[in-house]
Amino acid sequence: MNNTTLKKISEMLGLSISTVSRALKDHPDISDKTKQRVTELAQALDYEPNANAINLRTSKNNLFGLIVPSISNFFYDSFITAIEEECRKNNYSMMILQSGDDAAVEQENIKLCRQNRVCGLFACITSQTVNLDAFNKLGNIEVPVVFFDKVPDDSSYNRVCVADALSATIAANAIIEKKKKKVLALFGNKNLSITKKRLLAFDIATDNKIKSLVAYVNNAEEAEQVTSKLLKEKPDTVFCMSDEILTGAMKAIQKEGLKIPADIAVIAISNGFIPKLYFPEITYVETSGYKLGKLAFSSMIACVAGSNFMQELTIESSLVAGGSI
Amino acid sequence: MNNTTLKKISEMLGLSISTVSRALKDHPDISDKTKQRVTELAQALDYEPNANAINLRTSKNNLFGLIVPSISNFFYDSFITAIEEECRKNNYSMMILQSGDDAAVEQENIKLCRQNRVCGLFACITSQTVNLDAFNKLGNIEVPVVFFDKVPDDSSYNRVCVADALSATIAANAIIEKKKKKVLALFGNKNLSITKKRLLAFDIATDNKIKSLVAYVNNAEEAEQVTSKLLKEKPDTVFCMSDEILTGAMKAIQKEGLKIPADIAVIAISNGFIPKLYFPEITYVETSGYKLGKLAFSSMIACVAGSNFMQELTIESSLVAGGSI
DNA sequence: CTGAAAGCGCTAACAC
DNA sequence: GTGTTAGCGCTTTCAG
Repeated sequence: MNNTTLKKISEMLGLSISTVSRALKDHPDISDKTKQRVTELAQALDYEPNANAINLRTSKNNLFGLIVPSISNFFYDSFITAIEEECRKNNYSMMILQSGDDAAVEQENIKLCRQNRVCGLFACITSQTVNLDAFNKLGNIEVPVVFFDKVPDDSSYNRVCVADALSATIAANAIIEKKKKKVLALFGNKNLSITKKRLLAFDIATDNKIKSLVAYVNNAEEAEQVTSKLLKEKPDTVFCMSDEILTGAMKAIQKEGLKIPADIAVIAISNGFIPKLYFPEITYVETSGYKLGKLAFSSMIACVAGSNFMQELTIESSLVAGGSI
Repeated sequence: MNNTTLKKISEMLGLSISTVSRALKDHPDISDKTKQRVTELAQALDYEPNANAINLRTSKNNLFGLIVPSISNFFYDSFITAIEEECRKNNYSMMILQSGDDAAVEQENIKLCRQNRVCGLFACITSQTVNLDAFNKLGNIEVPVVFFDKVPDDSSYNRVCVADALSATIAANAIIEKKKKKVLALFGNKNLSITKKRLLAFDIATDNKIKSLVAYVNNAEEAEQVTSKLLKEKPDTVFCMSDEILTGAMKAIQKEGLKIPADIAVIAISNGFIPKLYFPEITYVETSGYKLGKLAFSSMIACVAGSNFMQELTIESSLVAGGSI
């Protein structure tokens, strides 16, 4: 680890450190001859500025933290991709951390972000997160936090979400339009605000029009088990609140040997990848992680620029027709 | 951004900075009373050490860089997860960067790693990467580079890979064992070394024992089309070299309404996620990104500890039985 | 045009 | 036990 430093260059050239620093920045004060000498040697010695020193000195590091339950997820994948594109464009770096949906790890991650003095944090909270103190503390030192997807209920936070209620309503209406009578509706963890919102909207839209069997599941396996069991009640449609749930439900349906859409219709809220894996493709209400990422970034930039205005932003969803309903 | 510093704490307590620093580290020299006063105030002021300052001062930052074409990939996903677990366990941080399979972005990423003074780099090169200078420069300043999955041909680098030939052989043998007679074998782009290795091994293992229809496809869509077409030739088995190909083939099979394994058997080389989406689950030869990650990490740790011994490491593959053959 | 000097926050000898 | 001091590598006044 013998990195080239400004000092080294300055000594070799008989210049002061500050002159070298300026030359490398193409500062107007410095003569062209000096600039050339400096840049040439820097090149030769393969100089790269020490980011730690710069960050320390300038006390800004253009680093965002990003905490997500898992990067192995189609939705978060595309969210991260969007953020990353914007970061590169705007000269920011990003520290990606996974919570594993574990509140303790989430705390660790927040600490890491603080220690690295991130200038902003994108956070998708775990399903058990109840204490938001650690996030609040970031706010206290003027580090903006933009929550996405799984967000706190409290409206005193910046939040960007997919249109939870709307997407559930769209799905419900699609089911109603097809004159379905009995839907098995699979939702995620009932503590999550995302679940509550989707459920409420779904209930309102289907009320008095469709009989619905509602079930809460925590993962794909539970979705499969529950679906297997409730298929016995002969629903004519299965609605899945998320991709993960969809994968579980589909397995149960395949196991039962049911034909889609003849024997049973399927509709989901999804990012789009999973529904296209099957034949016929599953009809879904699109909630784009990519679009959400772009939205989150612009919200973050506004915060960094000084906006103290807390808001909840939402991306629109729309129905993507497959052949499953 | 008004972070608490040692200086601030020391001033409030009428102590020197170094005493505060020691107290916070539970240094034996410091009296219990002082320690208590310091830790209490630090707690109250929500002190978090500035990682930049520490890194600068100690010139070690326990940071690894990780460059991957895309994190939206089952294989790399699990690779990253493995590295992340080990990092957390061993008190390292990680900077995840995506090259988008673009050599220019790869160069940018390497530069970023250098500026942040990573103490090691995990790299999966792009398919166009031909100039390895930037990687070599890291080696020059004693920053170890561990290549994974897509690695340079040159044996003077540290490399960890999946066992391409072996996994194809295992799949072929599984097909032979089931007394299959005619296999539709789907491979990826024929220019990729991974394709060549798998094809060669598959050919050798099936030679004279099974009739095989070999097809090369570049993506899931092509896999679907080709499968649809070649299903007419009545193969009794479909072999897929990768997850992406498997998704295409499965769509064609579902479209045709074929029962697995009664009408047709399916076997793939995979990381495991996609095969478990179907019922029955697809039998696959596992090439685990997770295991590869663990291997890469241990290789990295050896390098960091001072090993100069370059080597190519390979993870074993094994058959994971589903119900598809 | 160039240099000297201070300081970002922290650690680690070296004193007393 | 505690304080003083000297940097880590860099930016940025302020002088000349």
